[in-house]
Amino acid sequence: MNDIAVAAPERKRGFGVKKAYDLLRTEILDLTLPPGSPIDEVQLADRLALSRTPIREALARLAMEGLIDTLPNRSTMVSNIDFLNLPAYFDAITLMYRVTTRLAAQNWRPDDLDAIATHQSEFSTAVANHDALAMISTNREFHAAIAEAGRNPYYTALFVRLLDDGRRLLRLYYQSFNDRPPPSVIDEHEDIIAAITARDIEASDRLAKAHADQIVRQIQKLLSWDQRQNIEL
Amino acid sequence: MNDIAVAAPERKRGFGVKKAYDLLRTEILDLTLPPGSPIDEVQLADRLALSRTPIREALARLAMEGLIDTLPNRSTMVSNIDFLNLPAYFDAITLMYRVTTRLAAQNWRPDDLDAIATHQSEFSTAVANHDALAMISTNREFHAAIAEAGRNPYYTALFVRLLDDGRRLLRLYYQSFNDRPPPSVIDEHEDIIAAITARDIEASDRLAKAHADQIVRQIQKLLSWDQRQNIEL
DNA sequence: ATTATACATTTTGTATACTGAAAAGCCCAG
DNA sequence: CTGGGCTTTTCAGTATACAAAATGTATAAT
Repeated sequence: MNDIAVAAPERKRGFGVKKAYDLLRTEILDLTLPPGSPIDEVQLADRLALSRTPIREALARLAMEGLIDTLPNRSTMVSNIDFLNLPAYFDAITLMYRVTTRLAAQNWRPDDLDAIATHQSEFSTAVANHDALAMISTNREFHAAIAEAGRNPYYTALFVRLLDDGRRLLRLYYQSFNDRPPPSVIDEHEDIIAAITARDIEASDRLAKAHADQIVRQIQKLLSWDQRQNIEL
Repeated sequence: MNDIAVAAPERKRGFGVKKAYDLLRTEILDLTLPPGSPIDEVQLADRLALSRTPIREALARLAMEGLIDTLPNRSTMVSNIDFLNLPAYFDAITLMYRVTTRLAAQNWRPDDLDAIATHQSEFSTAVANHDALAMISTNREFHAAIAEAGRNPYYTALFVRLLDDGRRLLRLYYQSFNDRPPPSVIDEHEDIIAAITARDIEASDRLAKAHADQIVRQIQKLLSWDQRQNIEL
């Protein structure tokens, strides 16, 4: 049916689902596929030069993650950002910042500190380059590495999920600074690293909370700006 | 093709995946399928009188939940209970007990109290009947209802997941009391309800923590008993 | 006897084909 | 026009068919 799409002859077995899953996931989180976009299985299938079967398995996974909504027997679409539950989101992510950072201070092993430091330097680079997308992903990796060091997979899973869900919001955050976040962010990261390294649990907690609060406040400010339109009455 | 498999003529379309998913999920959590059991797609397919396609979609979902592990191009099996991470589990579930109960005290609406009360009375009935399985599920519903009243879907999702993961452990807990949990459990539930109703956040937190601690301590006691064998040296 | 290699079997991943449910189009009566 | 019932079309859900891994087995070579 489709003589085009010849490009990829390398057909390694077992990577179809992953390919579809990864692609869709990043496109959804990057807002390339905005919330509400319908997802056409057939179209996707020939875009990826796959059949519908692996696509559907990928969609099943995404549905479990809540990234897509699927109406029975009818179309499936990218799920909406739940702006009504933003307070819940902020509450949860703040708690996860705190808990994971605390636990990191308590449970880290030498390897963890290396990983954290690496991600922090990548983050600095991204900031230096004013590359918002890179900032978001390196920031995520930075905090994910801290969570890993805390060694509680349940917290890590929730935290990572929140960070990913928040990618759509975080983009707003960085845009608000014109892709130049306040230098304080880097310092805050450094302070957190220091507190973790010193195994100072209380300080880690406090700094993590401050860090979270800073981000949350900024986003709230943004959103409230958006909401307040000066309408003449 | 297949003249046998007559049993289920009611072939409502769109319920195949759900059927497979629900069945596997409960069997895994009930330990009917013990950790490590291999899962044979073909066998499952004819057991449910379905083709492999819906089975595989169900498996994809379960894999996302971490209930099954799947090696690429190799067999898939029921994932193990991660006994190494039991401390992490206890830590997380205790925190979720606290947070959800706090939030419930803060955010409940009249409907919520009804739901909670209903589940509590169902739980009492289960206790009266010495029905461990019913206790586990009604207890889950009770705490899930509290979490719902807290209105933070992120916490609720994690908490419910922890409670479900813990079904395998909770069975141990109730068995330890010979399916007659200490009457204190019911009283603790009642106290929690009272604190929530009174919108007493601090008390809710304290009681939830005490409740969690009680369960955790009991399970820890059980596990340590198991480990200590009196070997003569 | 042990290892290596070829063949067969099992099983997973993917493609294609079929079916039915719901939306969209259509027709005609009011 | 307009809205209720009918037909058509479309697409989600399922079944089946096929292909590539991986594993097991038997036989040959050392």
